[in-house]
Amino acid sequence: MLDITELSRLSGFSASKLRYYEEIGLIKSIGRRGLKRLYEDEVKIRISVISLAQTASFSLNEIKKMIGTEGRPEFDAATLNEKADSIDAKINELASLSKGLRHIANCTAEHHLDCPRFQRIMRAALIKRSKTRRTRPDNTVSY
Amino acid sequence: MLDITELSRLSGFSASKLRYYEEIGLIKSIGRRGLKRLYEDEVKIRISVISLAQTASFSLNEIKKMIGTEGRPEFDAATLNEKADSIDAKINELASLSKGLRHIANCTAEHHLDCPRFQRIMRAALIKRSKTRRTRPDNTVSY
DNA sequence: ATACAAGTTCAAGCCAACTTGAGGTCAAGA
DNA sequence: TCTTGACCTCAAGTTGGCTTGAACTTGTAT
Repeated sequence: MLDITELSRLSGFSASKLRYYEEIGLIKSIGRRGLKRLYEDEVKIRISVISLAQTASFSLNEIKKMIGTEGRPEFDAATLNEKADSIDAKINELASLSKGLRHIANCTAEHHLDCPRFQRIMRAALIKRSKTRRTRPDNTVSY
Repeated sequence: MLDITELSRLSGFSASKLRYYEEIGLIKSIGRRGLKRLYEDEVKIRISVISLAQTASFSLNEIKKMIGTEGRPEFDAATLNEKADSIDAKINELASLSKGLRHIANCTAEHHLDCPRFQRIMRAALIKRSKTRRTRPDNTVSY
């Protein structure tokens, strides 16, 4: 059993954020001591997942659909695999961006946006993107 | 020379978004035909970079610092390498999350948050995170 | 019994990143 | 020349994800 302060310290999430997550049904407290919320240990793994999923740019709504408050999945295997695919695509883009940044860190060109090697790296990332996605979401570039 | 509609079509960014980016100095138009903005081809590579950097969760402000309007870097090599490092750390987390999602897609356990294998994967991701980061940012979990 | 620290609620506020809407302007074709 | 439609500006609105503040309630320590 944890109170909100302990959970906050352990998770690095502010107490207000934890209350907010509870309010929107992402986590739940198992009871109260007086007014004070009490949390089960299980909530820690939920918070880990939430944290990771946010890193992967899932909205709180999507996360809720994935892990639900009751621990029931709302996504079928196909949907989960699709999410995993889109994460993998993102990983590839990030790898390119990282490579690009490391390049311009060492590149002697005045204007790194003009550096042909940098441009090649960026283009490569976008080519992958257009290959791996079916439809064109808002943020997509494909020349 | 592109007008905003062409650029919008090519980039997948709405015209209003392009105008907004120009307003905050992320891109620039090279002139006007009457009222209508005209863009150089160079702007396409800028948009590519913006798009990728957003995928990596950089704010528009950070992106602006990185690529500036005038094509001048505002970041030094060390900072750029640090950014690249943090992207690489994120890549590791995403890989874990993807693995976790693929696992629960095929996992027969009722409540996947209770699945020991899933928990192990999530914990591994968090361990990596706490190892790769110096300070504890808001979103960080480390049990 | 009383005080206090640590929690609580609820409404309002805040920031980033856009979008929307109302009303204006211009270049090109009929 | 006149219309049309694509673009323009500028202010205001929207959404997601929290934080903040004011006023309230408790279990524990004195």
